[in-house]
Amino acid sequence: MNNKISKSERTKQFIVERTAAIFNKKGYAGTSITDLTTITGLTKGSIYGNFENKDEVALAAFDYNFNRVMSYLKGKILSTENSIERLLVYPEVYRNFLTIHFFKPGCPILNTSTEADDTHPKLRKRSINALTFWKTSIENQIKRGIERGEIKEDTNSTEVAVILISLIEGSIMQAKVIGKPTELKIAMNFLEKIILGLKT
Amino acid sequence: MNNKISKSERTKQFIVERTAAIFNKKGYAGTSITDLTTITGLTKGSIYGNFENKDEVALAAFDYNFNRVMSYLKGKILSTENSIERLLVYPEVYRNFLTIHFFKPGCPILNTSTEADDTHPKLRKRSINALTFWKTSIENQIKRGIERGEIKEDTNSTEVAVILISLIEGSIMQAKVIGKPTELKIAMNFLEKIILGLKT
DNA sequence: TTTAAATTATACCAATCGGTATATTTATAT
DNA sequence: ATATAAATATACCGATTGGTATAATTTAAA
Repeated sequence: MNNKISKSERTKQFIVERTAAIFNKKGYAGTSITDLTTITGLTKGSIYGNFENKDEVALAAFDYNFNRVMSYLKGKILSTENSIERLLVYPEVYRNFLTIHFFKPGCPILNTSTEADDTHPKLRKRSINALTFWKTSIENQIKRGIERGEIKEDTNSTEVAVILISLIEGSIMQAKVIGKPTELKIAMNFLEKIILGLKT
Repeated sequence: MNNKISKSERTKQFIVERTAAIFNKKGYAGTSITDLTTITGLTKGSIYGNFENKDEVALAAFDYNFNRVMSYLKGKILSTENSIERLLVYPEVYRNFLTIHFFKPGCPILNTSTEADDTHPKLRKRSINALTFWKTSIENQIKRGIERGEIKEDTNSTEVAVILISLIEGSIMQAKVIGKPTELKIAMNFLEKIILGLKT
């Protein structure tokens, strides 16, 4: 059968789903192959039969983690009426980001970027791509808002995107390490005000 | 002689100074004892003769790194006239933060926090203390500015501190991984505007 | 200058690291 | 049902991990 996905493809997917969380939590250097076999219940043979090496698993895990954030956001964004509401999804979602079970270990872009920027070129590349994708999609949301007349014409989309991402990632770092959501809430309240200030 | 520091204390200091950078660059898990012997030119015996274990070196290295950021900022802050100028030191310094040779591997609080929050309780504790110290000192700067009549009375010092830190750390993460200062400059320009808006 | 103490170097430890060759099991097409 | 291929388990590899016991050396006090 050609329409059915092969066993190996299913196992590959299974390995990624199971290991994604531990890579986000412990980082690349901090996660061992034994961690992967433990959490999947599989053996080394099975892991290495489906992935070339640790790198490949880590890269797939990062893609999975990033994808999961993006589709979570996308789901919330699709149910909105106008550009301002769409942008407001960010502070709304990230205000409680660390209470979402899957994201308790934090933002995968933040975690991977800070570890990989000086140590792991391949993971770094993925982080850059993820960041660029996210930033561009925010910029496009703003540009569309301007076209629709919902956002002020003189709004600098790049500037807003950078500030939005900075406030989110910077406050996640604080809330995460301290273990309380206070800083995240303060920053998201502020971001909300900024976004409302873009309204025509 | 009692007023002279012992050889071991000098060596301890030497080890910390030499290894601080590599810990900030590669992280705790990514740095090996061999890395430490290589960069110091000393042997394991010397390292373990002066420190109980890898943990102790890492903790001392973090303290050193954080201290270095703080004294760099302090030096710039002391040469200012009023509260607004003092706050403006932050965007001014961080705009070019990644060009300062010692901080090329990034902000030690950001790097250590994101790695240690879920993996290393002792380093996590240090990160929390560092972050709290920094935040409190910003809050105090603002409170003093209000007392002096240089900053608007209704300014929420905690809110400003959290936003300042978020913008700095969030944009460092972006600039660092991408390898260009663009995002850092955008965020620091914005932070500058926020601070100027606090003026009475 | 001798001696005791502090410091550093050498050589080693078991455990774990990422990775692989091969044997065994499981799935699939005929 | 059987042959073949795909997937997984087992057992191993050399290298490296953090750490230690002890020997050699350096430092500082008497």
